[in-house]
Amino acid sequence: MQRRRPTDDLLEALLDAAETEFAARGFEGASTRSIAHQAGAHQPQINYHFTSKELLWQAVVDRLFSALDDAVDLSTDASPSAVMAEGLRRFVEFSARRPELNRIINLEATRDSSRLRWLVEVHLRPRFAATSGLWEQTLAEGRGADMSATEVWGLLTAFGALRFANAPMVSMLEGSSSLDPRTHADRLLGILFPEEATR
Amino acid sequence: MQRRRPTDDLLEALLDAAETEFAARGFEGASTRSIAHQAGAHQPQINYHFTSKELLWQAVVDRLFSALDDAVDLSTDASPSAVMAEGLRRFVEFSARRPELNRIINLEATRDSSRLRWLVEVHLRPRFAATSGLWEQTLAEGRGADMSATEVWGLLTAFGALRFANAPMVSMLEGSSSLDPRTHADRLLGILFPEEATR
DNA sequence: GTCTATACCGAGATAGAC
DNA sequence: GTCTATCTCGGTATAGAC
Repeated sequence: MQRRRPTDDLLEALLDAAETEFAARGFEGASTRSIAHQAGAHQPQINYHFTSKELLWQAVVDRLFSALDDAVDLSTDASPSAVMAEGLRRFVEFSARRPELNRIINLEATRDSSRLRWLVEVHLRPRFAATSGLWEQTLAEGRGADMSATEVWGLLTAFGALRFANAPMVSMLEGSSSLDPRTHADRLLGILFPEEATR
Repeated sequence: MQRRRPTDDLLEALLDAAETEFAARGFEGASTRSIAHQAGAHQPQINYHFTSKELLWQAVVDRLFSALDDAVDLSTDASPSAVMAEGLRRFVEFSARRPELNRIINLEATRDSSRLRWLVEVHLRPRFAATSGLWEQTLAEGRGADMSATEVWGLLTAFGALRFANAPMVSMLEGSSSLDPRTHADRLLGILFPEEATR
């Protein structure tokens, strides 16, 4: 006799499956049928619980960013440059552990759409602003490379995360040499804080 | 009375439209109907001329890489480091001018598939090998930053190209500040060749 | 809340007249 | 080579019994 699974568990299972599928195949490529099947549910339950495929996608993205915040946020009174450095390190580690976030972002980023607009306005813009502010403070502190906040953001999302987002391609190309996230973060910090060239 | 369009023109028009669509929506998201329509043709002509959607996609990728080679290849007897630097510069400029190539690569890179395998074996592996060899020579020459060829490749594809591949997102986030490719290439060269820190 | 059945649509591919 | 008509399949969403 099978116990009825609590609703919250089903929602989590659907979100887990959707996260994987959206990250692997993109919004259009993913199928709600196969997401439901992977979660041990039936396809109409997705519409029942999330109303539409698009809202399911938003729920997945919300959950990913909230996991990112948990992983990165640090309440400390350290100096801006120290907060920046530690935040970068955690971002790289999160991107390696949970590549789905950057996959989904990159999959949407190539074309204007309502989904992309939502992603930028709700999630990216505030984080971009916070990161920029922190970098400005770092510069004011007299540390960090001679780069604008925009360039730092670009380096962070490109160099820091792309390798893990594109892991299937990278491992096909390089063999399973699987770069250690810590080493990768060190490399990024070496570029952003060249003065501390020790290591 | 409408003259019949030469076959080659139709093939080019179909490839143009397919390039845009595949780069914007990914393989699964793109529709052969809309590609044909954009090229002023009918959907069955795609199957007639290219046999299948997958082979159309391959033809698009072949054409893009061949444009890249035209843009980057330099037969010169300059030193490896000079060839490397100039090649990087041209790669960045090509990526800005023709973002479709890196879009298509990134869209496929997040999941193992027969398309990704074909892309890696036919196009990426030889270019990765050539770039690595050139970087090794650069290092032997006593120039270049202390990075492995793999790291250089990663920096190149990530920092050099992603910004342009993700242009719709970037301009949404930063306004139409549209970074100049030359400046961007300078920044990349500054990281790879730190000794020449003049500029 | 769950599950079956199904409506409805758009996809890629193919047949066959021209 | 082109174009219309159509086959078949898989997609999302919905209706309605349980």
